[in-house]
Amino acid sequence: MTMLNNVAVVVCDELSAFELGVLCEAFGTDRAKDGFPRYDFAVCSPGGRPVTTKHGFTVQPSHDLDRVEFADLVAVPAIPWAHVPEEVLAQLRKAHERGARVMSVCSGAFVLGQAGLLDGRACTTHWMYADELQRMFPTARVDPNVLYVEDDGVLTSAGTAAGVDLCLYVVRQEHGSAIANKLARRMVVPPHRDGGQAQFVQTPVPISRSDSLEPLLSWMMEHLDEEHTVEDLARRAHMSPRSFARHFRSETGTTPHRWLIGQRILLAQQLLEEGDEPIEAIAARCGFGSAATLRHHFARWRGTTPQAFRSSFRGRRAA
DNA sequence: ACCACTCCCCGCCAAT
DNA sequence: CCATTGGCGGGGAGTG
Repeated sequence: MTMLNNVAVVVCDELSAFELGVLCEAFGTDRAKDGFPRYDFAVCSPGGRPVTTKHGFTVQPSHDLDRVEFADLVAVPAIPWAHVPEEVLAQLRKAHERGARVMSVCSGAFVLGQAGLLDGRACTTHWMYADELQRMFPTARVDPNVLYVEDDGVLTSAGTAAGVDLCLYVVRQEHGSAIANKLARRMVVPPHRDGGQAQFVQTPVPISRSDSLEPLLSWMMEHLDEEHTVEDLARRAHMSPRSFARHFRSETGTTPHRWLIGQRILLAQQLLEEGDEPIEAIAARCGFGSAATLRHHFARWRGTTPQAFRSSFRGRRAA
């Protein structure tokens, strides 16, 4: 995998500004003086012509579609898919064929579908459109229950805000947890949302409410190395275990134990990237009872072993 | 790769 | 009547 440094966003008429904005914020803002990577970033349209938005103003892109050929990452925000020009679809196909990654936000998945990039692949979109996406592209494996998913260089994400999560996922892969967490902090979004998490959450971007579980979640993050039972956690939240489980799911989209494991894996990943501690020690610091348990979950959640992850991350940095 | 043991999770239902 | 709570049981996942 080559280091990400060139990003192209493809836009057409009736564009949604927020989805474009998410991509601009993540990849098109120069934060180099604060230690962030800088990308060669371009918004492209057919012929470089202005495109309309759904909000009554127009956008003047900086480039035409030829620019897409230089990108390592090609992103498609939400645009109506009915009349996307064939030349756009062709560029997306070419990009994927030469090994660039192709991502979409929200209904942008339909554009990838029309380009044939979803055939046989796991993908997602906003839950409102999931059925329609599945009908239009029968061989796609649409999962309406995740925030984002990557399959063979094709990345799709659910409604608007999940696009932020997908961008952070890409940054985490490319530059590591430290940068990704810092970017999340800068954008004031939670760094801790895994792709497999449910779309149906009460507060996608958790607002601090007095009865929110957020203080408990923060506390758990600070104490990942300790053991936690749901009975324990429920007591801490002043609830019965049953009610706690229900509130936990409605706020986070997952269950207490799965959330814990997800956070532990995230921490383990960061420690593997940054230090040279033995796996055994990392397992202990993350709250896994043994290195074997860490390996077990790492395989399930990341698809590799901790060792392999560490060396591939090192290799990518050196390159 | 397996096994035994524990704990989690979720549908169900009655109580509030 | 509806919404929320919380206890129960069993299938299943995590753990060592």
